[in-house]
Amino acid sequence: MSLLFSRQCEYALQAVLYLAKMPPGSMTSIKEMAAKLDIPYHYLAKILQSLTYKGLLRSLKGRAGGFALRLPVEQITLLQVIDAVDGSAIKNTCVMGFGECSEENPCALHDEWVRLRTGLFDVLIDKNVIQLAKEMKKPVYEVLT
Amino acid sequence: MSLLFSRQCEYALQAVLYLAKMPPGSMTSIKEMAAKLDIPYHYLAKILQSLTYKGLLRSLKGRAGGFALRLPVEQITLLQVIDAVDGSAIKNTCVMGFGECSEENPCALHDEWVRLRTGLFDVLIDKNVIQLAKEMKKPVYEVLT
DNA sequence: TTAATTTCAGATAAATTACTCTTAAATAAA
DNA sequence: TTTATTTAAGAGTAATTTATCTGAAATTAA
Repeated sequence: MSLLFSRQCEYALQAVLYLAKMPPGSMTSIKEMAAKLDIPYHYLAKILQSLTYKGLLRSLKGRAGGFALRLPVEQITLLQVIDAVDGSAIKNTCVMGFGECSEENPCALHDEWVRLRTGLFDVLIDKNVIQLAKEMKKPVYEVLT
Repeated sequence: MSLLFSRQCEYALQAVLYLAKMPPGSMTSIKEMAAKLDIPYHYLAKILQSLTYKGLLRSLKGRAGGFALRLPVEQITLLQVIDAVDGSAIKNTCVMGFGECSEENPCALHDEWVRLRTGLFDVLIDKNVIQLAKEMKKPVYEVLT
């Protein structure tokens, strides 16, 4: 089961952080990312296409083609990615599944969930992708020379 | 999209809290819960059957039959319900979807996610269902006279 | 110009999750 | 004992999500 984010969104987050670590101006291919991140090739292709369509990435066909972040890394947050893929559900969906859930009409976990979610969002918004990518110690993200 | 918990788990949580507010000893029918909580009847039936099989509820067939919590409300936590329905995925799954994710090999959101998850678990474990049910102001949970 | 590489686009397939239907079995009331 | 009500169980259907396949279009290098 995917958790908090859809599978598609998880892949998108991984890919965007991967691109964030690449030298600015360079293009990275689906092939490379699919291999490094262990994501099904064609599925990743769809996701990257969609992110391109939504303005987060730019793409180039042909020999030296691939994908890159549309904007400088300082201007991209993971929340933008989540928004683009999963929409705003995470921002206002009741964690217990009730249709309506608010301060006036809270579920048993409402207050706690709002508190925790807000903390997560602070990170998703305040830290740009390059900061996050740097904190991550995953070998697959090591920059190639 | 469901969020954090599967749909099935959300329904289970709603139903268990509903039962927690019922007078001890009384049985509540699927019919009543499905109507009050707006959950598909047969689907809820399956979920309650499963919770019964797993020892969280007891059931009684026939005229005055229905479901009730197997143990006193003081001894039931929502984490037990989550465990029974969604398993332990939430306890150790990486929020970014990486296969391996730990202190030594963390994803970009690892620390933040651990913090959030721990905070949530504190509530899910420390507060028993009757406390949670009482804090919840949802009209559907008002005890009938 | 030709060939190789890469994204683009659309259709399709597989897997998972959510939901429905039907019949049987148990229980209690009439 | 009969009938109404309720859970039990299994099969079946629908919807959604995830993943695959194929061929076209663009770009670059030879």
